[in-house]
Amino acid sequence: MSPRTKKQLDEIKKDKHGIILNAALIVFSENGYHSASISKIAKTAEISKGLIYNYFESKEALLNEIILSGLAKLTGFFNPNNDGFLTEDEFDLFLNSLTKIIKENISYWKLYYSVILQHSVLELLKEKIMEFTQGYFTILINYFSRHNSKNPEAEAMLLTTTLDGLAIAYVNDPEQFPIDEMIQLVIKKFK
Amino acid sequence: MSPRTKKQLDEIKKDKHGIILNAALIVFSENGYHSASISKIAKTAEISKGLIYNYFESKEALLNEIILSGLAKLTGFFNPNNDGFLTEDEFDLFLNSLTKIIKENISYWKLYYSVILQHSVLELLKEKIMEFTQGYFTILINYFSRHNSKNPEAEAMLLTTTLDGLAIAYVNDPEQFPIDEMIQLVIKKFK
Amino acid sequence: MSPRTKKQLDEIKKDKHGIILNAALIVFSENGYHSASISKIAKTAEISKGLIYNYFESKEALLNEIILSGLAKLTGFFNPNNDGFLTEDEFDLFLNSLTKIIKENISYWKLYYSVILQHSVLELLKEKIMEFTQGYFTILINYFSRHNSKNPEAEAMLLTTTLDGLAIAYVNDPEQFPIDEMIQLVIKKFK
Amino acid sequence: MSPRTKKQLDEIKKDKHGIILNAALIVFSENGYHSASISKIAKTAEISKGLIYNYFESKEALLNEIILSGLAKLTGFFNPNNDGFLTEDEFDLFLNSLTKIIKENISYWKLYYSVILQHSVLELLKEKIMEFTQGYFTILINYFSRHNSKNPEAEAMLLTTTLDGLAIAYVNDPEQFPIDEMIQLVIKKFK
DNA sequence: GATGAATGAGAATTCATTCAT
DNA sequence: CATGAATGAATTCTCATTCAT
Repeated sequence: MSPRTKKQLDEIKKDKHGIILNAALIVFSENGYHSASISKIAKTAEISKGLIYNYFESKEALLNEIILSGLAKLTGFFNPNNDGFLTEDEFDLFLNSLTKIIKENISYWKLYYSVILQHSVLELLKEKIMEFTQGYFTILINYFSRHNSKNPEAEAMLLTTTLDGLAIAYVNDPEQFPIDEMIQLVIKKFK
Repeated sequence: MSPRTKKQLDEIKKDKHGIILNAALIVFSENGYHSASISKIAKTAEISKGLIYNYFESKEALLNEIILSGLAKLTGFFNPNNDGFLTEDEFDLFLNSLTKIIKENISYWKLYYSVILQHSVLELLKEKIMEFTQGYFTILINYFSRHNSKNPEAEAMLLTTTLDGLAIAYVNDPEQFPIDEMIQLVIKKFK
Repeated sequence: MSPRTKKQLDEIKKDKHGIILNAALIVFSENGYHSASISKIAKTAEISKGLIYNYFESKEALLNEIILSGLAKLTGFFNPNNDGFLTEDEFDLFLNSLTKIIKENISYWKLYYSVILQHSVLELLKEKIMEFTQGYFTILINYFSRHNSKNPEAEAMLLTTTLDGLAIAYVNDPEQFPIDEMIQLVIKKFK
Repeated sequence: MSPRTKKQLDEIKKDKHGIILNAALIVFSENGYHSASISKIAKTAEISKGLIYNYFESKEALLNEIILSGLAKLTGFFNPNNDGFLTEDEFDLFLNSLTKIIKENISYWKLYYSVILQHSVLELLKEKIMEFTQGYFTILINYFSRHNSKNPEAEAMLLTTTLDGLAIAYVNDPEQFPIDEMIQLVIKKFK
């Protein structure tokens, strides 16, 4: 999810695995998981249907890998020096980075949020997502326990769900929703 | 021997209509719209597949009626005397009622949020939802314009997305998510 | 198929059997046998679906009875005094009567011709139709054997198929097709 | 190991396309369009149901292609040098060729006539058929205007419907109906 | 690795027919 | 006699997945 150099992009392009992943992300996010067909993904990736099954076990495995590899890219970001310590400036930076991350990967987050609202599939996926969420949740609790006497867990949790709410509203209508203004308001309310 | 009276038939119809609607809500919310099959709904309702089509034109019509009749129930609630005026006490009451409404209809709101995150289908449905959303958005703007000098629209928008975020978190894990505590925090932050 | 008096029509109207038959003829001829549903027939007849099954064993039985009762009405017409003797004037009258019969029962003949081109159903029906056809075929052979030395059977057969061809063209586009002019030409060619 | 060449694939496609078309013609003509199921066609073609949809968009598209490709084969025949000029010998040839064409494609013509007697479907198809029919109608009018002073249009129209009548009688009972003898009689009557 | 023809399970929907009332 | 709710088999069509090449 972090910005990629041109060279990295070229490598991904050459790599069939990455090509398929990108095509699938686009098709999934445009059509929704169930309406997205393997055929459409293959056409988007400009390869054959069969080849997808050389790289991925199933349509569901493809979805899982998209979601998880997206999260994996974030992991480093939220816990850079593994100390989980946020200054006030870093808190602002943290929130603003979030916006940037979402803006640069609208397709991904569109898919992400539509997926977490589906029961049936995805028990495994949910666990992994939980795991990841813990990481940045911890950072937030730590921050609030230093700034906000009463109930840091609750504060962190509210911030998390608020950001989810914002992200959902934004990916649903990126042209209209004033995500930056909203984030500034959040910063004011949670500082 | 003699055919059933019109009254008897009307009752049968009303009952079955409700039974199908309930079954569909459960199956839709557990599986998501696309994975929920008419077969599964029929089995849940303990009727035949064909009967569903005596009561609803199509799978999509069934979804529409579920979503819209759910919203219709809310309409009266958010605009009781049609003035859209909220006192501070009413603001608290408003938020707490929201929780109650969500708690009592977890399946419905699970479905509702999974639907608004789907692009493919449902243009008509989205319009109707927008219409409804406007109603309570107006009330909030009105409230904030009396309490919060700076930017009532932004404030109302943030509250709306925050509540959506909370609702989504809650319906995804009703056992764990401390919705009441969260709402209290929201009240504090937005008053 | 012969014109009915007003009283006869009223009797038919009162008679459910006849009502159903009429409704079915209309719906069959407008939609074709397979696309015509029992529901539509019931609606057209302004009765319930179930009642149709009090009078007819099945949809197919209904079709059979329509076709056969239509033919039965013709039987008397073509063999009034059972002698099968046609003068030249009667020959003209015969052909002109045919036109009249078709014009007055477009729906019936539309259905009739669409039915005889379907293999699957209707073995029984075909036999009955054959039987009927024989009747007026005989009359024609008799006529031609008195007027046309060479091959009366062939002449009669050609006239029959020619008339079928005309009838089909007419029922397919009654507004445009100049059936009367055509019949006059036929009279000229076969006299 | 290596994928099939484009040429191989094209051959497979062409073959299967033809196999499906043949099977569909048989099943359609035996059962009528509505009673002919995709399942039956697949079974006749000895392939899976799904494959039919790799080659044809829908059941209706399949019917259209059968009918239209059949007509296309005729186009060249009736308008060889595009002048629409028929000598008397050519007129005889024309009629005799017609018989041959029908005899060699009984299934096709059975289907053709059952289709033009159906209202429901097929508006597009009917238009195309009209277009084609015009072509040979023009040739006939031209012929009769040179041979028959009175009313060439009527003459051409009667010949057309007569031939339709003959064709229908023949395809309904190819074993019994003396099509050749009939055609000779037609030639005599229309020359 | 790569292709895409082929499969078959399953989806939504229709509709003739039954039957309790 | 009459009703229409209810059934379930059959239909068209889709699509993830397989596999010969």
